[in-house]
Amino acid sequence: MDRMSSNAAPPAGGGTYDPRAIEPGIYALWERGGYFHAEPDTARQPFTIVIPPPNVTGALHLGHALNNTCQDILIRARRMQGYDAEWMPGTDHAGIATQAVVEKRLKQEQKLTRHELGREGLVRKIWEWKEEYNARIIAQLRKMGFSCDWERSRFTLDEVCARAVYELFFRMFRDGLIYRGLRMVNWDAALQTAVADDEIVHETVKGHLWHIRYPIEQSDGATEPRSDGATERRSDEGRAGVDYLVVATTRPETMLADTAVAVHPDDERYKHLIGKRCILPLMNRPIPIVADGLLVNKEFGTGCVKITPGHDPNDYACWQRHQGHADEFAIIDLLTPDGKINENGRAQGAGRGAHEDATGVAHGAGDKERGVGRDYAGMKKEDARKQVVADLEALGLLEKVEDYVTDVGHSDRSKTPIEPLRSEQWFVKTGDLEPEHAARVEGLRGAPGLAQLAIEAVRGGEVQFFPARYASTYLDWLGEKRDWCISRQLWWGHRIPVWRREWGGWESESQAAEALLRELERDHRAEVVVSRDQESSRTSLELSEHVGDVFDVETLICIRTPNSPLARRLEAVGFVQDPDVLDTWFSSSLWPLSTFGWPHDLSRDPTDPSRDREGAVSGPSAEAPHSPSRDPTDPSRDREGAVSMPSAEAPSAERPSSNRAEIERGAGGARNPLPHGRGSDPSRARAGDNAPPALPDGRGSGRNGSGRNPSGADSGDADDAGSIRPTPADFDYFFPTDVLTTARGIITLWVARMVMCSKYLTGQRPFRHVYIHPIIQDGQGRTMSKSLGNGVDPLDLIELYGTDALRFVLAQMATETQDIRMPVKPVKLPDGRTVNGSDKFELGRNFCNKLWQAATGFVLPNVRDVEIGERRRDDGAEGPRGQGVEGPRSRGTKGPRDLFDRWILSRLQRCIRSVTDALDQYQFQRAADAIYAFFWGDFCDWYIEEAKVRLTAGHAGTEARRREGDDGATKRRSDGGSDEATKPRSHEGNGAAQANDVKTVLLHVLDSTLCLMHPFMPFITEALWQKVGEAVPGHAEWIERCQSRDREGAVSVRSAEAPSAERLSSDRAEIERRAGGAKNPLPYGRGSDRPERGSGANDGHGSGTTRGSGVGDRSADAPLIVTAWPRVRPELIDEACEREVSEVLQPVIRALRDIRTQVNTMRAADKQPSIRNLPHAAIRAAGERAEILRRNGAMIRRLGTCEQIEIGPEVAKPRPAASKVLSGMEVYVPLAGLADPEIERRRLEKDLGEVSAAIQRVEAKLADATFVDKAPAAVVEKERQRAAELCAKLAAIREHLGEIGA
RNA sequence: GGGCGUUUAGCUCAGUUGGCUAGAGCGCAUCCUUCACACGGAUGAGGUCACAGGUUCGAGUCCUGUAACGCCCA
Repeated sequence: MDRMSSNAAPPAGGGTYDPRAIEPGIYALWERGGYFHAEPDTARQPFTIVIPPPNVTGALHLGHALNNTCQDILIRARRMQGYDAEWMPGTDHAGIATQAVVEKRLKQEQKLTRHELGREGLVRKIWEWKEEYNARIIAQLRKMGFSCDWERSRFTLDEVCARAVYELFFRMFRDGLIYRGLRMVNWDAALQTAVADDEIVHETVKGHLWHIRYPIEQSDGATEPRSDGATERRSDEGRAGVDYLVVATTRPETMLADTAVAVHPDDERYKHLIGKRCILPLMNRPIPIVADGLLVNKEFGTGCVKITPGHDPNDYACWQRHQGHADEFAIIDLLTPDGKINENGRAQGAGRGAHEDATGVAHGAGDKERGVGRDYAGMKKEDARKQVVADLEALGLLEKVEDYVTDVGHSDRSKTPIEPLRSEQWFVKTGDLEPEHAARVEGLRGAPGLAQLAIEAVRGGEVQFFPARYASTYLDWLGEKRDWCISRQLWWGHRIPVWRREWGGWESESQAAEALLRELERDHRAEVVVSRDQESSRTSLELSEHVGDVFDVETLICIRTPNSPLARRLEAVGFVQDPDVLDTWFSSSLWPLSTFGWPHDLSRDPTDPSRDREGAVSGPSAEAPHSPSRDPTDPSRDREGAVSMPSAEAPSAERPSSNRAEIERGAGGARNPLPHGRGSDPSRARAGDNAPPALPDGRGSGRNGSGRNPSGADSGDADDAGSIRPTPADFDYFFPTDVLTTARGIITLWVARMVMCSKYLTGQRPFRHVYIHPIIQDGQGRTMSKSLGNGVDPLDLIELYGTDALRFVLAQMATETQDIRMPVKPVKLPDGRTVNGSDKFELGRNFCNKLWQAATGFVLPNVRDVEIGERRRDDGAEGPRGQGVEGPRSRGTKGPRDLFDRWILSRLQRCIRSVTDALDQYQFQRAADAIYAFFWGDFCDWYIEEAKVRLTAGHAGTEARRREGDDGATKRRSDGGSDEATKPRSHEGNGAAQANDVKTVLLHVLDSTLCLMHPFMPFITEALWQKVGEAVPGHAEWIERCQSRDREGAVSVRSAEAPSAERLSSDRAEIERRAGGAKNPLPYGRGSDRPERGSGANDGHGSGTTRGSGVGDRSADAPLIVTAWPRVRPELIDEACEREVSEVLQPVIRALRDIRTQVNTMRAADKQPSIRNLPHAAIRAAGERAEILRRNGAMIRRLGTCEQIEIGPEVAKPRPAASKVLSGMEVYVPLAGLADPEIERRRLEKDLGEVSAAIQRVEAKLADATFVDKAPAAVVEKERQRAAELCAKLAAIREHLGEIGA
């Protein structure tokens, strides 16, 4: 395999960087160290992120890669900054999506429908699917290097999450926030379930607009078509608006359920008809003509609208508006759940043969053929449409048919058209409640309703959006306060924990049921809520006041822990559990809570009357009471073994998956991808497998019960197998979380609901910040999708470019805009497959290679012999891996180091600040760009090149320091060999010391940048960190010593008070404050303020284990992942030094390079070979500039590729010469013997033009009195200086131009 | 229909409270296998910042309007 061949580390300095050679080993290293895992540590502040759980529907796409890259960057940076960083991973059961794919597969492979297979069979199949895909997804996440705390991984359907879901439902039900009612829903007839708005995709469909005549009922009660002989009298004889109305529809079959026709109240054409009736053709039903200014647009079509309140949301709203006003205005349901016409599609009289129907119309066979009185019941919708149209046409009522393009909602899952229909659903009331009601719901904490509660959390700044504008998306949507439909007619999900029973007759069972109800009321008020629910928006709170008074209606019982034995007792007396499951968002709204184990302790619910009864409900029962299959041989129980057993022996850290095929199989740890099987810490393991059976009284075996619900979907917990169970301490410590990262598409669906539920249940926000990342589109701005084939698989990208390259580029694309485009192009993989790639990622690959080459090819070979030696802290001197940068034999005091040392350290401080600040503000691109520019632009292109000069000089002698005299001119060969080059400098050994300075700085800057880069590019940086450790032995002790001394300098301790709203920013200030002192910079290595794990009494998990020891392992270098984040040392920022480089040295060097290129271009034109070095240059400069240039003559010669330079205010100008006039400096290179000087004229003339234009602009500005008057003095002064500089430049150019001509 | 966003070099994008002589990567052109790196180095060309008004001494940046595109909601 290719992996084997690339396994050997590439030789230092040779070959390109090969990510596949290092990535697996690095991930294994992290996992062995347990660095991803966090435990509550009261000495430190937590930093918590919960992953937006990916669906178990399929594979991860690029959006996941981006989203999770952002999260990993944040969590790794915070971890390095000393926070107790917890990234909670997990997956979502994604009710309808998952059920749909499994059903589809079932149909394809076994030709079975779910009904044929049955509920349990299907659920079992979905669990199988889930196991496979869950493992696959987690393997993908690991492949991308994400540092999730896999030990805490959760699944929205697992036992821990289920507990939270039932608790939420119970409290909402109890508080009157949940009701049941008939509502218009989006019906997916193929899947036979309601689907949410977001599960609908609108597709443009070419259809027709049918114009249909509805005869107006005449005052005598007769109507045109149905009166005797009317069928002979063609309708076109009538007059629109008098004899009939014309309505237009795209769905003619819905007319069967029309119950009104609406016109605009101000429409003169129809005003007189309002209140009259027309006769619905085919059904022969009189329906009212109503006025509706909202629904009807006078200008559109005929101005008449047919109203089908049962099957159109707008019509339904119209119907609602007319409730109580138009008694005849009814509502009719026409469709069966599977999309057929129901019995309401039977015309009055249909099926009675050739007899008179109720309207007195005779029906012969001929009439039937023409559709009068036809029975449409049982027809599929499509067939009914054809038939209706045919029948109307036969009656002459079809005025015309137009082609019409319209948007039709399709179910995203089944791809079939959505049918709006009414059905009984469960809703959460989010709007404002009656004040008395709201006052009784303590969870609302004074807010009038759930939506308002969530609105206030954002308005008040408790929850903050980044970018801030997304707050309005959130607020606007919540402001509508629409009720939330939470029921789904599915089998995969949390089943609604309500049992219901209708009362009737006097069966003996009823008496038993009644007795049971009275008992519940008396003894189990904490566990059940009894309600007589009606089709209304009235809720349990209003209805459950006097339980048991009357049993003449349906009774609903909500059970707090639905798998308790109570359920079985209810079933025994005729109660039946609601067949529906809860909306997936209902469970994911709890994700930040449920993953940390809320509710650990039901007695915490301050509104809970049962506080003293917690024993009864504190743990999920081991029972599986309500399902018909209590058989211990139930195959679903086998899952437990199948799933959990492999986990014990499969810490995948040992077998990191690098192989794509393995991942596709969902490998990376056999069936269970979690790194730490339960075997790793028995005290944390779920004592599931061999738990004692449930006690007869159903109390189960406590929290470790093997509570597998045989019906699976309701509260399955297969995922618990590898996961530790969260404790109350975990919740208290890690919740609320710090930031939620997600896409804007689910701000309303998910973010809003999380805030709502979290506030309601705990009074706390679920997170402080919400970061909304952009959406990646293809090159044409289209969203990536499978059907378009423009999607990009992150795993392909990893193979093409490497994980770090992928991550870096993704971070670099994460701007504050909404969308980012990524042109996609086909690329061939090594294995021959052609996949979608993108040029964009080459930047990341190149950057990784640059980093690798610079580190292994230059820095490491050169620093191997760096002398760490003895250092005295009070001297400010520190080891190369410390933040200190003084050389070991610094010149006694803090005297100036070499210019370029100071320069790069100053630039480094700015880089640290930029990256740190950018990450604090979730500006990933800014952070990535800062790193890129610093490392490549400053460090590699300038510092390393300059360092070569001094390192070479250091060995040869000491050309580096004070290398030039102040005689104003240097005439020395750049390469060794001349007598001057070997002549010792001021004193013996200084050269070696200076070389050591360079090495120290090289090492320090590399170290620091590795730290800064690590969150973005974790693999390569960790690998290089290890290599640095090997190359520079002896620093481990050094680190340890620093740690023991710097105890007081470490990151802040978690305060005893409640964490403030801005705990991070204040913490940041604290870090800066301490760093500002800089006497005691934070050492490398994990903060020493960190107590050993398990030593505290706080965690309650038993004593420490070896894993996760992190800092404790000081025998070797700590891995980069737990190395302290660099701190800005403001005293190292040296603006003067930066100016010397950027305004003097770099321009001169660039000028020399430019001239050399020009010379070579001229020579190439003359077919002469190009020259490597310019032989000579004269640089005119005076004063400080000349000083700077003189001090750096060697590097100017080397970087400017010039063999000799002369510096001074009056240096002779060679003739003819190529020239470059800079600010305050002029560079001349003699052209004699090099190239034809004629081309120089053109260059100069062009320069002249540019400078002249610039002067004109500046002088115009300065001539403007208002500018001089009103602009800030500094701005004006700057312009003046510029004008002077430009004028000097112009003069120099003119002078030279004159000389050239001579 | 309402809301949000985008429009800057051939392409993809930066440009933080107005001071810009508008930047980066890729691509392009020329030169260079030179000693960490050709997944490299050096140099260069390339932009009336969508359009029209306005505010201001000064607008890529702020305001208004227009156009095109995208997303969300109805």
